[in-house]
Amino acid sequence: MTLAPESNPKIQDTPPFRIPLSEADRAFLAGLGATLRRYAPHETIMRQGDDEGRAFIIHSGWSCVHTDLPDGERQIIDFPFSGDIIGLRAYQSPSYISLTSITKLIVFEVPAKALTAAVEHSPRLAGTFLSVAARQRAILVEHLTNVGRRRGAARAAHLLLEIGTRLGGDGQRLASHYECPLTQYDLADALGMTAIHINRILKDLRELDLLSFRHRTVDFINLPATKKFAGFNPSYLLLERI
Amino acid sequence: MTLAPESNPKIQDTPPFRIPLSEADRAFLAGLGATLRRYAPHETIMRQGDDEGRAFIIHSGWSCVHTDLPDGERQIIDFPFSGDIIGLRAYQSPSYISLTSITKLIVFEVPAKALTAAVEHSPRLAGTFLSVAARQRAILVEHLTNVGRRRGAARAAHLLLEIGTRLGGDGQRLASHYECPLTQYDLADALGMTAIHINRILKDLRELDLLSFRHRTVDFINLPATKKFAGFNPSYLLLERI
DNA sequence: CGGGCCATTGACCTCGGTCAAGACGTGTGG
DNA sequence: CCACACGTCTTGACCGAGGTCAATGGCCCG
Repeated sequence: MTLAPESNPKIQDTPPFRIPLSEADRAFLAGLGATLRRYAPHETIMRQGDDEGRAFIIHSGWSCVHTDLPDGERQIIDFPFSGDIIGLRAYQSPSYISLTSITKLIVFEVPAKALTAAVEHSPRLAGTFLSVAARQRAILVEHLTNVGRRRGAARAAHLLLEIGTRLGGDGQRLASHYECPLTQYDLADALGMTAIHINRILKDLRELDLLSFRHRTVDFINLPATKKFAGFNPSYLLLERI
Repeated sequence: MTLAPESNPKIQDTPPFRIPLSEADRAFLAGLGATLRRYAPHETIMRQGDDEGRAFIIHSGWSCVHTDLPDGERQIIDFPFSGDIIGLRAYQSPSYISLTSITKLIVFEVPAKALTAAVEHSPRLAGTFLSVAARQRAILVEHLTNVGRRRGAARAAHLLLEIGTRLGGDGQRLASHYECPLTQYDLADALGMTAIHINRILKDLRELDLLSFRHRTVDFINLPATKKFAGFNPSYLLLERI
């Protein structure tokens, strides 16, 4: 696997899927021409409408996948984390989404065709990609349900619970506390609301003794009550292992 | 391919992907144990939370994929059409979505494991599934954008434009008129609103001379104006061919 | 020190939800 | 053939969640 000049050689050179890969698969993946790249915060890595031949696998850092609307607004589709794949598709085509870094971000960049080739080369890899894609679809489905059917406070709480769980790794652990570099504008763009209203909602959630989000830190004050309040059931975050 | 007793032998026995399959792939698909089944209107075919081992490929008819909330509400995720796949995933697991018929519905039912096996057996089939899944993801992304960022009237118009385009088949044709068996409750559940408000929105859209939805029929009165009003760009509906 | 980004809050307004009441159509049973 | 019930559509009155506009303050960084 080629390392970009700016990469840190200490970073492990295999995408951090949480599904075990065979040595052969690792070797094949390493031969695909993947490049480990770093991006500064708030860089546009891929822009909606561009002819894109790349796919991305998140190594570490925060970013968002979003659509752009003609009026300059955006809808954040997902905050992908380590091991998530962006741009898995059959062939090159104009991208319908944008990818923007939020913090410093490290990603594996792979020619999209190479990912397709991987699918065709290794049934096991195909299964891995299928698993990862299925989980990302479940997350997206839950996101739509959240935006479409929950009211503001529950919606915000649900997203913060989901992020806390995804940070845990296996999709089941949930710490009572995590650092979160998202701004209230980011939350608003993910939740289909305005940042001003997000601000009021966060105030409400604090006053309800459910959770506090200040100074880039999320603190769950009463985790069971918050889960109930948000209707949060983490089963959709489970990554099915092969 | 096994035919269920109630099936009509005149129905062609290969899933109607709009991507050409080789004879070998057809034969392999036919050997997977797929069953052609018919459902009556308003039947629950798969329920969220059930342990599901089946996947579905829509043959014909209208249905909806939705999530169910504890309070009895639901969020419609998609109205799948001919060739769309539901339940493509690595292995058996509890379903996080429900599938309900709206009209009479004909589907191919396949053991989910068989689909995975197909992916592992035929690189070409894997690519076909990847293409179909990528398009369905694009549709879902646009749906989230619609619900999160467009206001009611544009949101409703956008959905009706999308459905009209998807009915066309290749994702680019859009008739000025189509029959639509959805109720205003269905639209509301898809768009994250109430049926009462959908009713007022449809009235507004008629009075704006954009479109009319009455008596199970959608008529686009001024198609270019409606597309502009809804911010509708059908490129996300293109099915990339291999 | 100044500029920019972000968070916070108030005043006001509007979109969309809630509640209630009918109208219409269609299929069913008497 | 009629009566009725049920699902769906329609409309009005009212309310509340969330958006808009505006002003302010904190904080970080050049």
